[in-house]
Amino acid sequence: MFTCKPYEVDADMPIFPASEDEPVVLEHFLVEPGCKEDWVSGLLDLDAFQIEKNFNIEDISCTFEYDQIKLDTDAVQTKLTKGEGKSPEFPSEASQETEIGGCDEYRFDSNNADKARKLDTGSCKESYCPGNVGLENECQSVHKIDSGELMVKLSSTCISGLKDTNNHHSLLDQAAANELDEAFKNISGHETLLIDKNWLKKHDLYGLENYTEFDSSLNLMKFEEISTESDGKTVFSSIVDYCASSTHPVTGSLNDKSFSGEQQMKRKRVDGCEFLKTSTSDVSKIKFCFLDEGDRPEPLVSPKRSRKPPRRYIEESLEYESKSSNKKCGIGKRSKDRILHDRYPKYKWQNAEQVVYEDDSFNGGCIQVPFGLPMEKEQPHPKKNKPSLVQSSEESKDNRLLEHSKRLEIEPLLVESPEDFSEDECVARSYTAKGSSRRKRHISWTTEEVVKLVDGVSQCGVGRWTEIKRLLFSSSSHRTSVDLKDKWRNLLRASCAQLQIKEKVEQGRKQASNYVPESILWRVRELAVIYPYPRESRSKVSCTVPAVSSFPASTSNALVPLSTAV
DNA sequence: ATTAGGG
DNA sequence: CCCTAAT
Repeated sequence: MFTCKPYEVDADMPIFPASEDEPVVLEHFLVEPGCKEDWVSGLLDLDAFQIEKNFNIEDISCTFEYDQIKLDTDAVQTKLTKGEGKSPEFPSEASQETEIGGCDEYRFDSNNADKARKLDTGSCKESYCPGNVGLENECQSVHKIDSGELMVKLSSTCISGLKDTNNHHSLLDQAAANELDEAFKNISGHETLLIDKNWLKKHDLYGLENYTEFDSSLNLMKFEEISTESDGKTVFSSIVDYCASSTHPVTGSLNDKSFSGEQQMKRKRVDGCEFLKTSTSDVSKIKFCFLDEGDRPEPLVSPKRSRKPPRRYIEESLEYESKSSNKKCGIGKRSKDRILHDRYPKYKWQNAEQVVYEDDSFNGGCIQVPFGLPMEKEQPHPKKNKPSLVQSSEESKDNRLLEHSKRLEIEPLLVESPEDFSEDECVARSYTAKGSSRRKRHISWTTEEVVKLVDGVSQCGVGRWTEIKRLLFSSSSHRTSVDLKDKWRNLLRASCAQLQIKEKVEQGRKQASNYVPESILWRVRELAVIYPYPRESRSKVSCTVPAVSSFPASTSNALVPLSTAV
């Protein structure tokens, strides 16, 4: 009935008396640790990892990543086969899997970011790769199964979920779940069970043919088949069947080893079967197709285009890498650009109106790029040499989401460079690893700052933000020239809006901190006439012109009177 | 590096 | 504010 997974169990510790239906495990191979790298690099060098378009993904938008892709050792060519895997035959020579360094199979999984990154540079479609597909080095044993036999590998972690009787789509009925529960109790310490075919049938779990594995997610079952192609090459097949109700997307934290770590992985929902074959002949493709009755492998991937990974995400991942590899300094913009191109070569990062895939064979499929990266806890920088703002900005993370107490740990570092913090705005930027967001902490513009900005514009003109910055905001390090530009734009809008609402009751005069006095807005409008802001000036400021003339001219600075300007 | 502009 | 493109 139930059997421990062979390589995890002492050979002489059968949990249940062996029965005739017990699966026959012909052989397995243990893994040598070193083999993975060779295999990976070889694969990558060959630029061979291609996932072609016929995935059977019903809802790729949010729910699944491919749980596992099992490849044979060379993983050289995966061939799209259809249906034949249903009744695989295992000739005696089938046992001649060649393995590199003893590895028979690898699991592409979400766990290994480094490998995923390597894969990114290849022809693997980026939407599948960033942080979502990796190579897991836990090579599993190879189970050879007589065609008539059935193995089920069931992870103990899923039993509790499996017996969720509230869900009528539950994979297992109560009795089955209880039996499994019992079985796991009996083999405490072992992770998996082998379950024979009769048991499955008894519990209406047909459809699980050959080598079947219940994965961490209780709703996801994995079928494993090993067959041999006509040319004698050994082929590993993987079929993943999504057995759960569509109303129960598999989400939430996955607690098996494959998905450990901070990354919250989602899984691709596979409707029907996904079939992956690999052969040892030559590396070229990985294809998926239906195994079930569906005749044609339709385009399985939803046409949604993958989103370009936000640059910030990539940069942060880069920083994460560099920190992990004990590289201290931040990455310069240039190198970042280069890496961006290296990593996502199919994106035209510049000089393109919109993102274009260079490879149009790719039809879609998308992932949600996780916005936050698992960051290591960042120790406060040792204050060996007085930290400059640049360094801190470069290496620290935003702190906006951080509790105030923690923020205080970082900010003092920023106050120390005297020239930059002559004013009160010493809290310009503070980052934290935890937030992993680089967003600047919002600092409201004070009226004084606005006045300074308006003065600057009146002196230097619109668009000369660096000059204004240098002249008037040199002491406030947190106001960059871009900030000035943004603020000016906002002032323009405010002035326009103000004009339109002006007649209306000055209700609730929003005493918000960022309230800009009306006089200033008038000046803004005047300046907008003098220095029309590109594009916006026409649509928004032009309407203000009549009103400006009626407003008393500001006397606080050398403002060109509107009459002369017009 | 700056600036404009969209989000 | 952020991000990107354009210059």
